[in-house]
Amino acid sequence: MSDVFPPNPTLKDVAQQAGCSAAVASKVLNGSRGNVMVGKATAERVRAIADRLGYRANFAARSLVARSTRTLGLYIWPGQPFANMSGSYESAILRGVDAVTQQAGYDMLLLNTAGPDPLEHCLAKCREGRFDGLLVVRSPADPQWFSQLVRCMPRVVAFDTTAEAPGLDVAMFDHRAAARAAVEYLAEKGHRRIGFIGNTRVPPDELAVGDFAGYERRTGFLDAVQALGLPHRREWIFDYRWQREAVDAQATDYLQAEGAQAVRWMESLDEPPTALVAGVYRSAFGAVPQWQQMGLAVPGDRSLIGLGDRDWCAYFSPSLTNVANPLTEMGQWAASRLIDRCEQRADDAESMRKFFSPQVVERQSAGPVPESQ
Amino acid sequence: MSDVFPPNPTLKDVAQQAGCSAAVASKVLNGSRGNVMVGKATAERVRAIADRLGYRANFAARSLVARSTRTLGLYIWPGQPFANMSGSYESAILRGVDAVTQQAGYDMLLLNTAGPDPLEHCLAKCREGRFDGLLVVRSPADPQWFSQLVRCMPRVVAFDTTAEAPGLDVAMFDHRAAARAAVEYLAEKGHRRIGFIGNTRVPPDELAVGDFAGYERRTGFLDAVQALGLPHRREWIFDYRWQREAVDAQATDYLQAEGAQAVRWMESLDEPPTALVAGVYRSAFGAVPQWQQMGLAVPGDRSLIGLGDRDWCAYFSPSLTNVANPLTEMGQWAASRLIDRCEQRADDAESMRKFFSPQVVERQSAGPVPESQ
DNA sequence: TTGAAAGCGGTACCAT
DNA sequence: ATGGTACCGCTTTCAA
Repeated sequence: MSDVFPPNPTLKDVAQQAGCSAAVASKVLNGSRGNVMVGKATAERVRAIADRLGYRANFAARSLVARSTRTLGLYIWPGQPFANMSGSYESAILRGVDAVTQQAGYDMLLLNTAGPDPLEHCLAKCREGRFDGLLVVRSPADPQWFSQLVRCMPRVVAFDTTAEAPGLDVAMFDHRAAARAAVEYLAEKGHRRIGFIGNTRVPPDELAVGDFAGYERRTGFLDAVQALGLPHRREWIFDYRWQREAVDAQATDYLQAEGAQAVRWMESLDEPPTALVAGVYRSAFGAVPQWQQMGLAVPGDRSLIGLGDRDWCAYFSPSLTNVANPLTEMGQWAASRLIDRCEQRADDAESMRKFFSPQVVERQSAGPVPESQ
Repeated sequence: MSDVFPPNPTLKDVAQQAGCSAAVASKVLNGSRGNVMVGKATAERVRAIADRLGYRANFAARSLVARSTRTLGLYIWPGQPFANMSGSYESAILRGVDAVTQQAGYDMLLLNTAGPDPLEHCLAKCREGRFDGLLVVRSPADPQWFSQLVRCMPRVVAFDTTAEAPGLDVAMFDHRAAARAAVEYLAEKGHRRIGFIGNTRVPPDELAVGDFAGYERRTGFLDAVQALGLPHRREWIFDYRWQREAVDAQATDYLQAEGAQAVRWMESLDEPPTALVAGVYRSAFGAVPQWQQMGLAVPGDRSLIGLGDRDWCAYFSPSLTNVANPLTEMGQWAASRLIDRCEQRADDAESMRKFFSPQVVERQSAGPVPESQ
């Protein structure tokens, strides 16, 4: 390889120059735990030499014998639309992960997810022993996979999956609570006719299987409507059933298109809802302009609250009232839980599932119900 | 460690069960290049066993002897405000890096940047031999450091630094071109009185040293104003000199506050500019509302164009016209250049510096000059 | 075509 | 307090 450059010095080099054995140098420089005692003078000498040479323990050699890497793997399953190392969702989680790993002196390895079989690829990487624990973001739906996974990599924390496996911890969104909070917020503002923008990718009856999050959100919505004694009509839930226009489900602006479609549908009803809950906040980017185009003001004539949130929703006009999941906090929890287990502060065998409560971020897209209604 | 779990099988395990030597198994499973020939039957047998056991070569052992890791390091210098693994700037670059590394089958290691001396920490990590090449984002100002760096890690690609060192490649923003493009855009819209929101963190005379990007942008602005024969007044460049109110330079909304301040300053002049170039696009979030609060419409009465861009600037109201740097494209270039060098497709000794042209993203914050002016 | 052995750069144990 | 030695899991060379 780079033989033209002076190679980094090895422990042997340092020991030789310091006139001592490798074991001694190892003790002084790398704090190895063998029962070796070192004299003060020798230690000084070794340290001085090492400093001059710029010695640093080779990582591969050290982790080969230590069987520990002080590194966490991060796997972002590429099977979902938008799944992406640099997406805003991943970024928010990473922010929390990063803060904790930095603090604990861990590094992060971003797993390559290319190739024909990304899930198998991940298992393979786990068997290479490059990291002590794995974070799984954008969990694949297949619970089987997690069972396989924990067999190669016993320390895993995943996000938002129903899968269970020994040694698998999960940070869960509380989708139902988020939807409930949204409905309650609108009801407090006086709205009674409240609709929901669902998911047109999956037929309603397959929702629980194909889109767990979507199912939970819709269920939470229905629960809240019922609990509050609000009126309900099937058509107020925009989903697969009412879809009239085809949209490319893989397109970047899919949710935006869906939002606009939903608004057109609702406004075609004889009693349109005065407020909508957007199952995914991004629908707002389609829904709000569609209303405005129809001469309806937001807020004023219509209100909208979205599930999920990003900082820049504040810049939209009107700024978007959303129910935010504490992504960063979840990232923190996931990382510290993983590190605790790597350092045996937590029992490896027992699995944890923690729910994180969403919170309403009050901005301007949801206002009081219009007088005339 | 995790001795309760069945440890991953080693090459020896496979060889033993297959009834052959490790050398043979290594050849079959890991394609080692030693001059070992293997019979078809043996190969089959080995492969079958390996498959059944879920064998995968231990990474540490392999890279210890191979002296190669197929991994790139990513170092985000934490010395700048906003520098952050999950910031939108870093994300955009990462998007490009990721695409290329995935394609080439490389992994990425995010370097921990904590500790009292992050720069030294990075050098240390480079000496550990954990990655074959290093990407430096948010380059520190100190050119000395890069000289040290290339001595531990001969393959480095950095972003936007004036530093030079053997083996250091740099992806450069063309700040001057960006500022020029901004001025030209406004001039084409008929504006003649054009101002600039500079940087109040650094006194103008120390700008070249303390804030290279800011210096270049201001210089580009001045060049363009002169080249186009536009009028110019010192007060139209808002910077350190005209700052009246103290702002916390470390605060998240620093640039926003600066933008609002700049507008108050400009509008207090007897001949305020009709359009401003925001040295950093984020200033718009302070500048535009300040104008609106003063009863001035944007666009209409005032126009603004920012340097730098993010997707969600489209959601601001009015949507922001900016000059965008091709961050993702730069990330791609950086990664492929680095990988080329790791795989000896590019000469390690020669350094490259590539400039990337910015491009105007036309949206709505910059309009024609008002009639009355 | 194959096996045995040396060595990559460390750590740990056992003598001394 | 220190040096020698075996070994972590893999690759490579050399001898058979």
